[in-house]
Amino acid sequence: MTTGNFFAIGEQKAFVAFSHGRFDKMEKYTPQEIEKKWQKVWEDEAVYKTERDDSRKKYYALEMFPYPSGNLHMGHVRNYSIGDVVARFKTMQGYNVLHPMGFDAFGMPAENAAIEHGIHPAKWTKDNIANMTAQQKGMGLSYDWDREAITCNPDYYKWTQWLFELVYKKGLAYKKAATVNWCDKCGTVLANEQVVDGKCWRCDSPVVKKDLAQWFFKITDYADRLLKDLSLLKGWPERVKTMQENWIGKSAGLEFSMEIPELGESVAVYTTRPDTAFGITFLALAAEHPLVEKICAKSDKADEIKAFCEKVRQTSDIERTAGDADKEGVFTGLYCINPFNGNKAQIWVTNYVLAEYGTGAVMGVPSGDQRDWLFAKKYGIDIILTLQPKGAKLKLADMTAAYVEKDGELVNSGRFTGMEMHAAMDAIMDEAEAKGFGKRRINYRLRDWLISRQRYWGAPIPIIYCDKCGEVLVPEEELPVKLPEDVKFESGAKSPLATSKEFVECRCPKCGGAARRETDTMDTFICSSWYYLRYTDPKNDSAPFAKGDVNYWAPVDQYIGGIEHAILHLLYSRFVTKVLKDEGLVDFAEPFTNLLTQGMVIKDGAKMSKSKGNVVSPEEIIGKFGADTARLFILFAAPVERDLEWSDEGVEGSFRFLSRVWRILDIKADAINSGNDAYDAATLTADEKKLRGQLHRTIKKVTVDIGERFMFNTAISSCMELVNHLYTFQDKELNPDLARETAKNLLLMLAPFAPHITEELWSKFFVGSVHKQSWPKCDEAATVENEIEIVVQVNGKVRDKLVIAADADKTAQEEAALALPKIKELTAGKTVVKVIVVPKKLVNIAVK
RNA sequence: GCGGACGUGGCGGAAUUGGCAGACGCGCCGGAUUUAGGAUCCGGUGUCUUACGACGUAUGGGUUCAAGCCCCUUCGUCCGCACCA
Repeated sequence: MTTGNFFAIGEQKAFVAFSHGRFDKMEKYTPQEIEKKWQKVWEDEAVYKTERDDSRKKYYALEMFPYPSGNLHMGHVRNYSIGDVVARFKTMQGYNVLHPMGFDAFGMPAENAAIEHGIHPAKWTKDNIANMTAQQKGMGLSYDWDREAITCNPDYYKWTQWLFELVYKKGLAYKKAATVNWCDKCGTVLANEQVVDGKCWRCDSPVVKKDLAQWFFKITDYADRLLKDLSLLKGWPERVKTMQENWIGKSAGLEFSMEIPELGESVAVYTTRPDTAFGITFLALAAEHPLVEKICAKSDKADEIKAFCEKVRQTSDIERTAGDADKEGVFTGLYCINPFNGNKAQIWVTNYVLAEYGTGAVMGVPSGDQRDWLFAKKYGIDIILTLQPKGAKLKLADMTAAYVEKDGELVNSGRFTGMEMHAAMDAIMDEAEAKGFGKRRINYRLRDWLISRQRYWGAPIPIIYCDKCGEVLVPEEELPVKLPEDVKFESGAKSPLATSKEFVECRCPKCGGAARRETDTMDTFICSSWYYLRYTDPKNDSAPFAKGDVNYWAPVDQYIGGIEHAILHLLYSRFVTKVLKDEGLVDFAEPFTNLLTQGMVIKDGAKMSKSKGNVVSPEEIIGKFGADTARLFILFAAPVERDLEWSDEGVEGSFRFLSRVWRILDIKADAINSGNDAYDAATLTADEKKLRGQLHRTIKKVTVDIGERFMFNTAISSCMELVNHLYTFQDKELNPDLARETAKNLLLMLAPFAPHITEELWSKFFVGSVHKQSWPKCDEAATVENEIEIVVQVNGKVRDKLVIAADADKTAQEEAALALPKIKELTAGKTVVKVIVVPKKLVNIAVK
């Protein structure tokens, strides 16, 4: 028998001659041997190699590439199993499918390994990638490995640096001194998106504030488009879109200025409730507001103010954002003027106004804002009522909270008194604009993306500092700026790159004078914000990708990954795609047309983790049962979007099912082999027709379940039902033609789930690779049943059943139901009020 | 506090459009086979009831000939947002 290719027909016959007969003569299902064999064949024969073909319809299936931690975990197995089903199914449906894999290979753990064990990050990463790739290959995934992208390779990060330069040239990258999020444990800064509940997203340790000069990407310039285009993403979960919407946090309001006579200056405030402006009794400043210093120069309370600000600055984000954090402040002794009515308002420095949002100064309206209410009550600040429900009278003395409804009528508001709230809002903004002290303004919660990292294992920022020329981009032809080898891996406020003399010292590209390189590296989220584009043209060394390739393959038709990236990676990728679109480098504005967020794999009700000791290793499971069983179980045990409870018994069940498939095809091997591919189904017995009917109903269901509903669990369960049905023929004659038809279609349907066993069985009976076949078609005629069972209800309760010709009309169905002895008995002596007939389903008789 | 998702046997889950609730799998019980065990094959398995039958999809109500599905109420679980002015 030849290896490295599929069996020829003669050889199949030889196999069958050997295998027919009773159980004890059978060849056992040994996944370990079969899987290795076919993985080698697929690789040798380049079965999953993909090429662009403009005459064919493409489909791009993608799973989020992993960080090379060293080992696959069950979450990866689930992710890749889902993606592989999609890719194989679409291939069988005739699409030209792109299904690539790679590694998000820059990042902290590699560097920590260097610090702790003295292994170079590059070596650590390379070894881990080798190990994980072997595990991925052991799963039998249909990747085109020739397209692999590894972000830490110079031929990849060259283009990450190129992307930085593009963003820079568009004026969307800038360096500025700012108060930034700092994670002590990681020894680096973090973008806002990477701080979760005041803690580092990666290591969970508290984030502190630090003043540093850092590089930013102006993602805020794209805030509105990132928000608006969410509506284009029909194939995204609503949940993810809502999260992005919240994150962007658009609000519309008025920015206006208030004079501070004692300083001869004015202060800008932003509000979404200009309708309440006549109720201003104080001004609340953030402790970090620039005006605070000037106030201190004038105020006799300078010491008290300074002490308060210091205290606020010391407070961590976790404490500051705690829901019940106390509102505190100090009165500065100074006043500002409400431009709407000329009233004086006390200026307070507070702990509840955010410096980063709006203008860092807020008008205090105790009657219309709960926070201001609490603050005013605490410090005895005046309260003026300006809004009340229509037709009702509010009395300040009776109120226990601010009136915050966006509904009602204005009071105590000068010429606006009596106006409906929304009309007043517009009128007040009109007045502010007309008089020139205010302007309508849109505000976003989204901040610019902080992209510098004080770490070694990342793509160096391609910037050179020259004393004469200032900040200069490294010329494109000199990219990549490679990572130096002679560094000291120590965590601290400075990047390890700063310890490499060879790296830091350079010539200015403009004037040729002595200059220094930027020593920060880029956030790894930049590397992963464009990798899906690189797959379309992974070996290109003159551009990140060719336009023809990227526009043929991308955008990604189906993206699959965890919900944890709902904001981070998915927001950054959308931003980068839009920048590239504006630059004319890609033709699409959104990178991922459809998004599937898979659920977690849990055990004993909790996420698998080393500390809980509930980790199940994929390697172990695959070693014991084979990859097909592991894949099948993980797809069968729960719908893809829901969390999946791991069950060792369930895995055995999946193995049992595959063994049953193996066995029944072996039992029927003679029939399958002697059957014809084309035959007249009319000659089948009644039992056989039933089997054939189920076969084609199964094809129909599986096609819909995989292709339209992503219900892989029910697709598999209907295949199980079909196999159960086939077993009713195990000791009975089965028409060879039908046996062949059933085996063929069953293998085709199972091929995306269990690629190895189906390939092995296919090779015993059919020619070529099962993975190169077309997806089966349902013969509608076969699914039609001659007789159907009808449910007969009396007053909505099932009382009997009725078998009737499938083409019986409504009247015949009703008559047959009423003629049933049991129904006659139940309706005797009662009045039939109504008879509802649902054709081919049920008859319901309402009686009194 | 606000927004969203979810709640079905002992367990994972199914029911796609308002039409037999519990498909399929696990577990459990029984039978066949076997020297035995295991494996395998077959059958059973929501609850109560001797049976007839009654009850049953978190809770209480409503719409309907008919509700797991639609409407309202309450409870619970999970997720997101939360001093964003």
